[in-house]
Amino acid sequence: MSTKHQQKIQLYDLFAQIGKALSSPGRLELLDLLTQASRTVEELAVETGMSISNTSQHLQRLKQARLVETEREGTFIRYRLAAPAVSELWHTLRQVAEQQISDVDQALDAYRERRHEFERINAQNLRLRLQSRDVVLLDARPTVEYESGHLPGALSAPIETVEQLLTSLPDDKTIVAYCRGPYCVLADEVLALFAQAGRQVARLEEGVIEWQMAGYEVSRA
Amino acid sequence: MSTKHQQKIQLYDLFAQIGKALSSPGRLELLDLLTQASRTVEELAVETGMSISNTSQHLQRLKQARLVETEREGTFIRYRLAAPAVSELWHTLRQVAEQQISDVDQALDAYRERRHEFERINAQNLRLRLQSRDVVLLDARPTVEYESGHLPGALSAPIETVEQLLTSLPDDKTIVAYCRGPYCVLADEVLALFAQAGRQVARLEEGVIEWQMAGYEVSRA
DNA sequence: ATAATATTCAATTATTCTCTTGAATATTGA
DNA sequence: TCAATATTCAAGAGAATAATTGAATATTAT
Repeated sequence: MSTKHQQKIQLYDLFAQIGKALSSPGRLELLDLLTQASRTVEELAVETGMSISNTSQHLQRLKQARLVETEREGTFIRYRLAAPAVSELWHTLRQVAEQQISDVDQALDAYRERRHEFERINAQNLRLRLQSRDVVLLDARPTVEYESGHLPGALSAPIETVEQLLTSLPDDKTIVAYCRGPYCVLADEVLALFAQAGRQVARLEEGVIEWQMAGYEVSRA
Repeated sequence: MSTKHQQKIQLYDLFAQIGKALSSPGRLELLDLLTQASRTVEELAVETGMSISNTSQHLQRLKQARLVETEREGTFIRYRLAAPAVSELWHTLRQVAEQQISDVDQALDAYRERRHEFERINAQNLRLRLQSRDVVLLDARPTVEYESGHLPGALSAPIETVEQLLTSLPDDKTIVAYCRGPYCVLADEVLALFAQAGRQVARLEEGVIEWQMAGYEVSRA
């Protein structure tokens, strides 16, 4: 009978492996980046500000939990999410945090200081206005992420390219920007520049993953 | 600029709080029990085999992460899930584990030795056969869990009551049993007794939570 | 008030985790 | 083959965690 209990613990232990993988802020940041696009260890280290060695160790932890997988690419090793279910899990975890922990809302206000500054537009509304060519949709994420999948009709517009876009985009249309989702500042930063130039702007809070999970299509480069 | 990075880490740290709460097998077992029904500290300690003190500490950890909440009931304190989203999170985590970690399947075979012994019936099929009064549906969980919510038409049938049910239930109908879900042995144990008595049996792998998440209704005592 | 009891708190130990540093490994390109 | 480079491994210090034990707290019933 004790063995039955042991087996039960073994089962819960396996589930806890996934939990452990999700229990460090560093690893979650890595997971979040990988949700947007696959990357090498060095790229991830640079983007997160962690040391290479530390990044590698966290990635191996994620790999051990089968949340990510690797592929060799010359002298580089590229990490990617092991399955779409993983980004769903990450999304569900964030939803629970947002719903249950009120500090999340405050932390988000601190991090995204322009969070309440811009008009919001929802996915459904955006689709309508895209069809009537009423808006210009911008993807504020780094180019690699845009290339790995973006909303249909979106232009790649990382912050470095905005100066140029200010002159090339029609000034009679509303500029709508999105990035990695509600916990990402990139779109806010892009919109701030357009707003400063007197353009009509709006933010889509959803990212590509949320868009996809809602059943809409995604374009690839 | 460093402060911006700090704020980002703070945000991820909050998400990691949830991950940490999900990172211990003991806590997951508690969470799983609470998914079925609210309970007092002592009840949870008895069911998990953990010491009262240890149980209390784990519960407080879950409470801190806002996954559970408490209510005083005389000298007892009753713990319950803080929101339905929590059981969805737990369900999603298990799904990822099952999908990604092959050891889960093996551990499950070891824990549920009769897993492949009984015919399976899915939720859709069950609904049809219930309507035509073709089957008897049994809830193999402890009474408290049955009372806290069960499938419409199910009879409460924890293992202690099976001997009596063997004589009182019609022997021309298939006995279908379910319990907490695919990671629970209770239904197997009940079905084994009915099968031994020569009855036609089948198992529904889904538990009340899965049934509910599929959009079906749930009865309360 | 006081005794009884459910739960939590505090202190302790053994274990696990995180991050750093520096060396080891494996692939590419000369 | 050899140097260059991306990544991993190994070891160690400091922090966090889990389980145990016994005391403290808070509510109920006498």
